Amino acid sequence: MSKSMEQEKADANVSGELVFRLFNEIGIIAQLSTTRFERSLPYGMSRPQFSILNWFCRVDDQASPGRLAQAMEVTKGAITNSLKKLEAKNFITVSPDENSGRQKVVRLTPEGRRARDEAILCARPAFEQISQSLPAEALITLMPELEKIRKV
Amino acid sequence: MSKSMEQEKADANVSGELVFRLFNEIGIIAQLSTTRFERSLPYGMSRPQFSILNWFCRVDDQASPGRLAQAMEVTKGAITNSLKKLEAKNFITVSPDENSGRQKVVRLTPEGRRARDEAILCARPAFEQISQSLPAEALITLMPELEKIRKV
DNA sequence: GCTAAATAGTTTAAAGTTAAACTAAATTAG
DNA sequence: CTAATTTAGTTTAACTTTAAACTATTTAGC
Repeated sequence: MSKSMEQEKADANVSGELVFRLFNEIGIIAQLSTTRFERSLPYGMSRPQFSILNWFCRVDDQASPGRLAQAMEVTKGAITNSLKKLEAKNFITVSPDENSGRQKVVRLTPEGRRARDEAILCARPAFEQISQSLPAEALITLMPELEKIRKV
Repeated sequence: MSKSMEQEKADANVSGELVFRLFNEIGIIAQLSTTRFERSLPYGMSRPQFSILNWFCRVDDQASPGRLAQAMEVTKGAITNSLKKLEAKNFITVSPDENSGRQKVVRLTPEGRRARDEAILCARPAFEQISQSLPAEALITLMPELEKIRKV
């Protein structure tokens, strides 16, 4: 084995270790932030439920369950579950798709939009507390990197 | 309200929104990376189980369940659960603490150490694939930022 | 010393997730 | 046009996590 190949392998090992630590760190942050965030949400809303309402406000005003599953990057089963909860709270409506017998159309209700706005207000203090301890520029540099990681 | 106060509030709003997007991104990455990582692990090991074995190899060769819970930043109940699984696989031993009737001492077994090393080998390809698509320096700058976030 | 409070771990219930099996509808091939 | 395949959603089982209740032990206060 040549020197450069050995070096390459060592680099890969170091890199692999780094990537693991990165994901470990991300996992812990996700766990902690999710539980703290959910505690601040109104109506017993969960993070996934909020994410769905937020998606409707930010991306499109209607979607099929499958499209939501892709957007949230969770399984279809998870979406079925979340949609049931949201429908029970009257935050969304689920109706059959006129153009396709096997698809459904999910839409935000006015209550759903209000609940989302309220959720943002409720969660703001927690987030602001964090953003005070973190330089905004750090966040701005972080985001694109994380998006890149997610896409990989 | 003075101009500067309005500005401050606007900044806070923008920041709050940014922090939310950050955590959302982190949540999705954590979910995706955990499921992919676990699929590559041997012995039906889960990410938390691996993390515990890895902690023993990197930090200390013995610990109480409570110390592990703090280190992993999960509840005591979660640790109780993980330790049972690891003990059933003979990767750790759990014994009463001689100095304290209510604490326990958890130790890595030789099999546990081997399983951890093997897990790293199994997961390496997945991590290397990712680290090839990501510049190593990016990871190195990312890590301290994430640690800071976790501590907040 | 003895009682009260704090601490360590376990257990239970409620949630949420994945993966896989399943139903029903739409496409594609032949 | 019919049969096979693919696609959309739901359901189920297995698992993990948190939060809270509970047991047992240790430490503090008086």
